[in-house]
Amino acid sequence: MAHSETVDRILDAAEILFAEKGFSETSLRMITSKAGVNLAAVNYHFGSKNALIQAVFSRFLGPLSHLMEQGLKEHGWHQPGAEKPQLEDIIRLYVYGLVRIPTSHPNGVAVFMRLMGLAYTQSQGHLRKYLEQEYSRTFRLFMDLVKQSTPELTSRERFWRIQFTIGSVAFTMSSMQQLTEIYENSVDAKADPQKVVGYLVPYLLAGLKAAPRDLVSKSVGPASSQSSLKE
Amino acid sequence: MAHSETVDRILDAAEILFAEKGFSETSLRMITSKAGVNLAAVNYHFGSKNALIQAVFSRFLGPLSHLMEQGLKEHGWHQPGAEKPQLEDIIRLYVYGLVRIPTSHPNGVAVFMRLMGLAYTQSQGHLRKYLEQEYSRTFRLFMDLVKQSTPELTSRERFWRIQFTIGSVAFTMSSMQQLTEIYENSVDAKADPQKVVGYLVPYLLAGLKAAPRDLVSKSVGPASSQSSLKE
DNA sequence: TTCCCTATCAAACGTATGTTTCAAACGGTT
DNA sequence: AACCGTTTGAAACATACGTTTGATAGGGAA
Repeated sequence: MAHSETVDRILDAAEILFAEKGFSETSLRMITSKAGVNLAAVNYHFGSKNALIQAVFSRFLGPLSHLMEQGLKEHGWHQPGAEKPQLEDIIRLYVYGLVRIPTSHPNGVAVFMRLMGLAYTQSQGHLRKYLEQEYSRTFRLFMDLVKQSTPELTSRERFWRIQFTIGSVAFTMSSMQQLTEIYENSVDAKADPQKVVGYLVPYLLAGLKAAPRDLVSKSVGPASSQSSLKE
Repeated sequence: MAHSETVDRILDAAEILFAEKGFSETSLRMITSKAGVNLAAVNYHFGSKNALIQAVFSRFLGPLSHLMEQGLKEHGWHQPGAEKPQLEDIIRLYVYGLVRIPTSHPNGVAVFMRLMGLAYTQSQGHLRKYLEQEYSRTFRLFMDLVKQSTPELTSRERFWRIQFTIGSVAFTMSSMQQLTEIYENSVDAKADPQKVVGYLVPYLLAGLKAAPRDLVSKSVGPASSQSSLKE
């Protein structure tokens, strides 16, 4: 049950194919043929395709959440009542944590990013449930830290800004591959994750720190004829 | 070929189901049974499932791109050399344009949002190709306006910030439904798209306008052991 | 050796998918 | 009424999927 050679080969192949094509669009036959193992091996070792998907995630989500909680301890933020962290440092810890994930193959960071994006977007019910009950603690830690360092926001506005932030990260990460191709065509060089993250951090910080001045909208306001207001 | 009753019923059902479950996860049988039409009707009227997906998009992407170009003309921004637009107004025009889309049913805005998110995320090759060749003009207009109003950015940094922005919007749109549910559980009220967009605009503006001070990273710097640097 | 547990393999299972077929019904025109 | 292009309908098509089966090895322990 531990880890045979086969198990790892399946996970390696699956994580790449999932990142490339999505979950539903990747068949077990693609995975097993890429891994060079028998078709039945997936169901033998993992039980089902859904279980394989979850296994792919926990393989790096385990180390990642560990890495981040370790980072929190290094800064002494894990204890409530400790010195208030700067938002800037929190964001740096998490975002740079993402690109420090230990991966087996090159481009592993991009693959992982893409998977995280898919996990959010591709509404696989079982995955969402699994990730929530498995890693909600790490996420809640992040939420609390942000809350401490942005006391000026209402909780509703903070909630949504965190979602916007996650969206930027997840989307950019998940399509970094294609985006760098677009950019190469239109300009010149090859952008690597490190550099993109360097652009990302100030952007996110500014957004989270922004003054919420748009609650009453100006010039091009919403004048929808059939706005979907329920009840 | 124009529009029978059947065609609209199929489009209505398809757009809701696609938004709910994604493209691959929605079968033609689900669509036709929800629409109350025969299974063969899809292939008869649209030719294939992929063509149906594209039809769903063009039904509101057509009006939307028209709406936006019209907005540009109202502001006199369509002509090069006209008065420089404020970034704030550009963002408002586009983001509020998204929630002004004319839709048939209530919750239509949310459905459309989710579809746009899926279009970006769920890498359906044919869809990406179709959207690019059909609506790249509208997108390029947006890029040019942003460029005019953010001359202080390098073109590389501007490119990535626009991607971050799209990421925020697309991600939030695509998971707004689930997110509002999460928020309802943890707090109280029902968030409608209008209000979320009200939160979104200042966030995006601040991000785009931020000073790019993080090019040399501080405290929690990237010290990756195996960062994926190709060549 | 014999035994047993684990892992691999080829093959088949049942089901669901997108698409096609062909006959029947419809609706306007002559 | 008779005709014809367009649209519906039920059924079948071939294919792909996730999963299961049962036979076949492998490799220590007795």
